[in-house]
Amino acid sequence: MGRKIKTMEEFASLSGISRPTLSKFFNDAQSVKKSTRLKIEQAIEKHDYRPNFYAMNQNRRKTKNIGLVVPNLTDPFFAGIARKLEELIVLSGYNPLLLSSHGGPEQEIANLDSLRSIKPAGVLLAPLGRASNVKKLKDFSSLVPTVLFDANVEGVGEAFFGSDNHQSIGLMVDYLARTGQPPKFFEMKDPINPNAYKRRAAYISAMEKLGLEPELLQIKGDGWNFEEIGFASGRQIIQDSKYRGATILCSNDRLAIGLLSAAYESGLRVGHSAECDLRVAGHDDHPFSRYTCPSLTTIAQDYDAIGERSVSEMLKIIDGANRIAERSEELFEGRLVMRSSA
Amino acid sequence: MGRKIKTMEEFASLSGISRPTLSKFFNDAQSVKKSTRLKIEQAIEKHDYRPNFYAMNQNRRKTKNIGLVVPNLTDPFFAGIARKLEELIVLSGYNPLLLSSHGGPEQEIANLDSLRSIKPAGVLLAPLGRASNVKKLKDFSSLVPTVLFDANVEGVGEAFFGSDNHQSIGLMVDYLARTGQPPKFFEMKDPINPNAYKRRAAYISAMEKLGLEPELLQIKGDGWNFEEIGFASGRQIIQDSKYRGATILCSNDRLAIGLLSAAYESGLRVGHSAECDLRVAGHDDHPFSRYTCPSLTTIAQDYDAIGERSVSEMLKIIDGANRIAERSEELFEGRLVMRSSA
DNA sequence: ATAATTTTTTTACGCGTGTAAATCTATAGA
DNA sequence: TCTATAGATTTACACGCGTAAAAAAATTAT
Repeated sequence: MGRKIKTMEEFASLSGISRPTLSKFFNDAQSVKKSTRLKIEQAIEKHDYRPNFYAMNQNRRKTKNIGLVVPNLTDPFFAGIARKLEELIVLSGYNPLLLSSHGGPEQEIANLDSLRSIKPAGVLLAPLGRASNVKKLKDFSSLVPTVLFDANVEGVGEAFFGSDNHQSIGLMVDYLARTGQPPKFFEMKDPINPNAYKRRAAYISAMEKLGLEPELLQIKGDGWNFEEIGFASGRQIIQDSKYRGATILCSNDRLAIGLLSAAYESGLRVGHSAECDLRVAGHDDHPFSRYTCPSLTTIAQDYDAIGERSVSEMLKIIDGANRIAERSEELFEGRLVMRSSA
Repeated sequence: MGRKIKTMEEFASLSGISRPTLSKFFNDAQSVKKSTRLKIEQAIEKHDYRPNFYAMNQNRRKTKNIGLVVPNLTDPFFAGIARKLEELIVLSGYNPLLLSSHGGPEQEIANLDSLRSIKPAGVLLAPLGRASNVKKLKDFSSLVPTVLFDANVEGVGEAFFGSDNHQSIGLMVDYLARTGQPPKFFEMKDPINPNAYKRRAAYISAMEKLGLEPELLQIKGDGWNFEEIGFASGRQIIQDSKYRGATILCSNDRLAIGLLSAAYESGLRVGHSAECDLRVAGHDDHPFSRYTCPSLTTIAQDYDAIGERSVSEMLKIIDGANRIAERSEELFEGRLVMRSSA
């Protein structure tokens, strides 16, 4: 093959297709007739041509870029979700742009800011929650089609998809109460994540429904280093002999991972068998929870469903001009994963 | 404030600065006189103007984008490095673009491909290693300034920065041999990562230097689910009574995490005290290794140094036109992190 | 104050594509 | 075979900024 093709004009004459038709094709391959599409695809293959990304997006009404913002990529849980979403976005013919807020509200806003200059067709956002700058999130979502997932922030975005904490925590409380001591709830006193508040409320209501007395173990700690927080506070709590034989339900797996580590160091046996000193359960089915000691009983969120729904809703918003439609919300059920710890 | 400013032309007349000067400023703020810079910055603040990203990059000689490709973002180890690098890139006034290869060579090439259309000033690449399509990596790095980190691939890129596996494994072997049974080496038979091969060689040479017989426990397994591979194979190995009292050095922490989990399930006591059945050590100081049961003795790579060196070399290459210079390589020493497992 | 130098302004063109409108052509249904 | 129509082509302009060259202005050195 000779030299590289630089412009669509060149490619047009070499492929025998007019430039406006090519332009149409690159915007949406399905918008041209099948025979034309095949000819173009052959020519692309043959000449290895790609339109100039910058020139292409400069005057497009809508780019093919979709922003994807997660609170913290260092958390393998979010890394996994991000991967799933990226995949779905690519399959839909869009170009994902992954950004992490690194646990900080300034970074979250900075991410949205830098996305704005990319003029994305839409943004999938898992907000930090309590720490978020809600006003700026609102401003942003009024300019760019935004779908929230994982954590809800009232009034932000055109849709929210997440887990039904009420159902999942209810399920777990029920399971734990049936199989041994009813659980105490291990959580941070001032959680960052809105789900944490919902889980607390869900725990209390689930316990009351069973006629049991809820008990909250509220630990202090700031930031995102949940394992460390769970470890440090867990060590203190565990040493109190009144928790011998207790069942502890952690607000999320990362706290549980820290707690399990503390229990191990203290020589406590964790598990569901009779001779154990403690039962521990978590929530989220963190990728490592299979390998904790003992393996962690937890709740798996239905992230396939959440991801697919988020992306499909995003596409619907992008396609249709129906930005007046009501804000849609849907919660998906969690699944009990019984392992050794409880 | 009135309506939004859309073009640099408008902004020029409102700010009293000519458009070419503004253009120069947005390319490099330091290239205009200080008094002008201040005036422009005030006007930006006042009018909230930002140049159009696409129009801006279309004709620039060099964009301010730097690609950042890691093998697998789901691995918190790489997520941490990526975060560090992103930070350094932003501090240098560049715009990082994070992509994960998800463990697959096709995705790795796809990532470089999509980066090419962004015309990045340079790319920081942690290659997959053995699985990589070396020819395509070479092709890419001849078109775009490329710096490799973490894993080396001969002849690709203009520099490589990573860890000195020889030093770090030597250090660990030495430590283990001094404090108990000399280690056996637990690794995958056909590792994906080039570092794994270097660690194997380093282990053998370190043992021989001490006059000890190296012993390789080569387990089979494909893909990136190292914890599972370490767990499954670890369980089999551990049951063999000839490993009672042994010391096992794992090629990386994720294998060790799986192995520790298997040991726990088998009821083996892992640790450095006399009554333990097994000592286990890892390599990489994985974020989770602090919370394994017991906490994992390992090697911390100097990723601050590797990151800083990689970025500064990248900038040097971008600035200087000295693309003829020799391929530079530098290895950084690892640090022994003594915890409970060995 | 004058000359030398740096910085800014003026002017003008180019980049590679999107898109609109009018015209032409291929396809399908009767 | 004719016609209605979807789809392709021709033509032409727009987008917002990069950049080059020459002239003007501001700063620094002498």
